[in-house]
Order: sequence, then C-alpha cells, then structure tokens
Amino acid sequence: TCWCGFKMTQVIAAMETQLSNGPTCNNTSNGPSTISNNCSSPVESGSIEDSKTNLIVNYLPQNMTQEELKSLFGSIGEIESCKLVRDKITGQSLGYGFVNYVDPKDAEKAINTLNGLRLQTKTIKVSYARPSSASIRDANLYVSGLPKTMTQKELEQLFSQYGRIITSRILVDQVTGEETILSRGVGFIRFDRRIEAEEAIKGLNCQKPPGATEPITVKFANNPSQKTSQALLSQLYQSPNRRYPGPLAQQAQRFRLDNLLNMAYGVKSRFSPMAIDGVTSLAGINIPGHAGTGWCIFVYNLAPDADESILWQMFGPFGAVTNVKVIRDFNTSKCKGFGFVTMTNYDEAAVAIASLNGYRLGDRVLQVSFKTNKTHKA
DNA sequence: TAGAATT
Repeated sequence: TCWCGFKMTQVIAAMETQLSNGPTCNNTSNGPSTISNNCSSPVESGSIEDSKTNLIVNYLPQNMTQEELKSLFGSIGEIESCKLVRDKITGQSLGYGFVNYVDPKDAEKAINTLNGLRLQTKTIKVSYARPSSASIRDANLYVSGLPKTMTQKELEQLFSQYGRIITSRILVDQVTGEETILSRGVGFIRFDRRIEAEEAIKGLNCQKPPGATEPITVKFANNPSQKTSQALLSQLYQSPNRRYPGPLAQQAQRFRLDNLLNMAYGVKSRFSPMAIDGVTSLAGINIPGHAGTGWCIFVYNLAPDADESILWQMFGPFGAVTNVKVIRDFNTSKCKGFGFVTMTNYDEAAVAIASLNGYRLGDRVLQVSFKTNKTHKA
C-alpha cells in the first residue's frame, strides 16, 4: 500500500499556515511540479452587469462536482448561477468553473475568503471572470528552451511587452522539501487576448532572451491531455504525503490507513472485495457517520463566530468535502458550538478526523468524530 | 517539451 509513512504534523503545519494567514495567492501546490502566479483578473470597464458578480474559479480538484462547487461558494452568499466546466465528450471536469452571485458584495467576499483555499492537492484561485468573448480564447502560449535560471518574474518581464499576462508558469522538477526548485526550462504564458499572444510569438520565437545562450521556442499551447480514469484514480489515492506540502516534520506521527480500517471494520482497504465503494457494502453493520451520500463528521467546540469557511479550510485539504454546516442559534445567528462536515470517502474522512480531533483552533480544542445517531441531525 | 482560464 502507498498509505504508509503519513506525516501528521506536516498536515497540521500546512493547515495552520492556511488558517492563520488566510487564503493566499500561492499556487505552488497545483500539481507536483509547477510554480505559477495568480494574477487577478480585474473587471473590464464598461462590461456587462455580471462583471461584479461573476467569478471564475480555477484549479479545482478533478473530482469536485458542480454541486460541491455550489455548496462551497453558497456558504458565502446567494448564488445566481453556478457552472462547472466539463469536457463535452467525457464529461470530466476541466478543473474550473463559474460562480455568479446575486450580490456583488458576496462576489468580493468570495474572492477575499476563498481565493487560495486548499482543496485536496489544489489551491483554488477565485477571481472576477472576464466577459466572455472570442478574442480572449486561444491566448495561451507554450514556451520551451528557457534558461534554467530564469525566474517567473523574468519570464513575465520578457513577455509583458506584448500584452497583459493573465497567468504565467514555469514547470519545475519535483520539489524536495521547501527548497531547491529546478526549472525544466519550459512554461506557459496566458495573455488576455489572442492577438497579444500572436505578437509575442512573432517577437520572441527563436529569439535569445537577454543573457541567454540559446533561443527559446514560443508557440500556441496544445490543449491539456486528457487523463484516463485510471490515472485519475492513482492521482487521487497515491502518494498521500505529496498532498500536504509543508515543512518537513522532525518528529512525525505516523498514520496507517490500513491499521485504522482494520481496527474499525476489519477490512484491509477500500479496494478490498469486501468494500466495493469504501465500506458501504458491509451490509448489516451500523456504520457511524455514514449518511448514504457520504460520511458525516461531527465537529464540536466551535467558537460563536465560526462560519462555514473555517470548516472548508480545515477539512478541504483532506479530500472530497461535499457539504459543511455550522449550526446556529435561530435568533442570534451565532454558532451553537458545533457543526457538520460531509466527506465522500471514508479513508479521507478518517484521516481528517484523526488529524483534527484535539486540534486547537484559537483558544478552543476541537472534538472531531464521525457523527453518531444520538447527536443533532445535519 | 505540457497547465485544465471563459460558460
């Protein structure tokens, strides 16, 4: 199994960064080998009414559904519409979507609170959507032959003379620890408009950047390769220690999923013949927290001002979260001290519980467990 | 020498 050597303190350290600093613009965890920027996309002047309410959400986890997207962003305010963009043929998520709020204030709040949120292996980006038009399509360039010493900033400086850069990225070899990032000498530049990209090709393809010994190649990028369901599965379930980048722990607690599954239900793993879809096929066994649509987790000792966003921030990094709910007093709207989180996969829920139970949030120590029948219904 | 940024 690949579920060995899981470093618990690493998870907590990474999470604390997120909780204390709030959402950031750091996208380094989107893919094992990339660095990228996170240029916001300011609203274009004189555009349609949606310009202050419509958001584009990038770097979504591959398995996140439109309903989960709506659930996440609906925790901010009323949503007018929500769309996850999918491949027309396979139906696979393309990893981005749109959320249009009723109130521009909620759109702004969503950018402030959800941009930079870590969900599984991704750090989502939330920004205003530009008005859809043909001129902004096919504006992405693939650049190769870059000097290995060239930084992302230098790359942007080189290309910015041709137009407004929406995103830039230099691919890097896998990061070991927090240092030593080695450029692969290739990257991407997305311009605001296709004509800008065309001009950049004319001006920079086969040219040597300042100080470089070799010319670079600049061309339109191909579409991202489709992944097979097999590859998606392995991305989801392999190498868990890659999923929580952060400082290496000196005294790492070790967590073994198989042990926990064995202790709990006597099953070897989610792929055991006994467990077609996790452990739900274990007929006749009363399984705590299992609500049919996922695993309901009880979170106790939340502060009165706790909101849904804190639950997304805490549980999102551990796997697929489909819903969060803070239980509030009807009159005061203050949190009554507890809430619920629904996670799709048992193993991810188990890791989240093992990691977050006893976690100190502010001056409170959380109690986190599978929801039992005697507690409040979600 | 390959990322899921325009519904």
